[in-house]
Amino acid sequence: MPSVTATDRPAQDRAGQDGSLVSLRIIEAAIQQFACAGFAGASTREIARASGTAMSSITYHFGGKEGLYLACADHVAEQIGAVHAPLLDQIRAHPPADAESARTALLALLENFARFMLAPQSERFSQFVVREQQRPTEAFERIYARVMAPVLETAVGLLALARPSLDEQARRALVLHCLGMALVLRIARACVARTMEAEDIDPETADMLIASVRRSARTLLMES
Amino acid sequence: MPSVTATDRPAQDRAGQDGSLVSLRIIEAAIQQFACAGFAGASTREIARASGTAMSSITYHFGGKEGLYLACADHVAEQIGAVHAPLLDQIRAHPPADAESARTALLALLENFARFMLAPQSERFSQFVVREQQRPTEAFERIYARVMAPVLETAVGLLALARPSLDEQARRALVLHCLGMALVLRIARACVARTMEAEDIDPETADMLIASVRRSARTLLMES
DNA sequence: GTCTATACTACGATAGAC
DNA sequence: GTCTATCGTAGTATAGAC
Repeated sequence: MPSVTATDRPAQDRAGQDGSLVSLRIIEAAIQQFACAGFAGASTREIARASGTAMSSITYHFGGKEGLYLACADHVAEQIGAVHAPLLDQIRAHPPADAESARTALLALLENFARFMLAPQSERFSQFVVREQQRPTEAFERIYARVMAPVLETAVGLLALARPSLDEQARRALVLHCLGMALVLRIARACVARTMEAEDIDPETADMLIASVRRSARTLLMES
Repeated sequence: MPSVTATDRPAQDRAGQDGSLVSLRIIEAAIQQFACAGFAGASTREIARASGTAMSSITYHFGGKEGLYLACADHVAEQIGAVHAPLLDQIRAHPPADAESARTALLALLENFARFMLAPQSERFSQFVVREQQRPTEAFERIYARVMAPVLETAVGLLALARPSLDEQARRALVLHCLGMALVLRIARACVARTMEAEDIDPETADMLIASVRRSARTLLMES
């Protein structure tokens, strides 16, 4: 616990360096709780206990429950953003010039997203976002701007190359359908597991589902 | 301690006839609250106030907050079930015999579902189910058995006719993808509205999205 | 910066009048 | 059956010691 630093902006800038920093431990415990129980259902007492600190640390670092929630949103946006950033950067660095390479880039983006939807470690991030989408607050704006907008707009742009005959609205709708095919794997996970006749989704089933999403998406991305 | 007799459904048989019956008014207010704020976030005080009765009526009719929640799940299942029942009955009464009519039936089922996802009056039902799927409880079992299983299994059966070359697992995955295309319209509504560049989804945009789902699904349901 | 202790509010449950 | 009144608990926020 370093104590010689200035008191303005308490340790905010060091959050990325030290995994055991209190404010980061609080955020990680909080995301877990918010994802499980929602904003109202999560309790700051429980979050403090789970992160091994006092409840008043939350007030100190984040100003209160609301501030903690927004900090969680930023953290979630950063984490999810990091998953997609390499691919997005690569696409921006080498923009596809023909329909087939645009399709390839789009499918890579989608597969990346689908794999994230099925990854167990992404469960709490996904649940956090899903809850936020049901009743969007300021937190949604942050996540949308940081993660969703870049992915969606990149995808729409790629689709303009892959399926030039579609008009803009139809392209945007098609991007949403493709994302929906991946999204359902997380949102309706309980349904997916039952439909696939598995107790929970094992790695083989996950691979099969991802391959299936890819196949279906590829079909939709071809000019008919 | 409350006796278990509180659960033997007083006046339940009149629920369908009298819209102003207290227990029904409570359930409708409760679904609204549970959908908005989740189980933990909803307060029985607020539900009682919104339904114009005393808090203790909830104890009397449902045994407590938990019992009220389960009653809401049953009500939601009944309402959503009613939306799909006519189509399911029709399909069962006249089972399609060839691939093309199976496709037609499947598309009708999907369009019905997509339209429900976009209907404003279904918002609270959808939100209730979405929340429940994130962390399934007994309530999910009831909704799944009453609504989801019949729709999903009917769809899988139809797809066996529409795309006989696929194996069972691939067919089940494909059904989930198609539902995902419709589901995303509700789950990620905030994203959908932004992507379609609308403040909220107006009727014209909704029709366009539904037509697009139908078109994409039709493509996926054709033998390649 | 982190802790303990406490103030204050809102919750769900319940008892008892009618 | 529905109401009012009240109990005990758990919530957030805050003050102040160290």
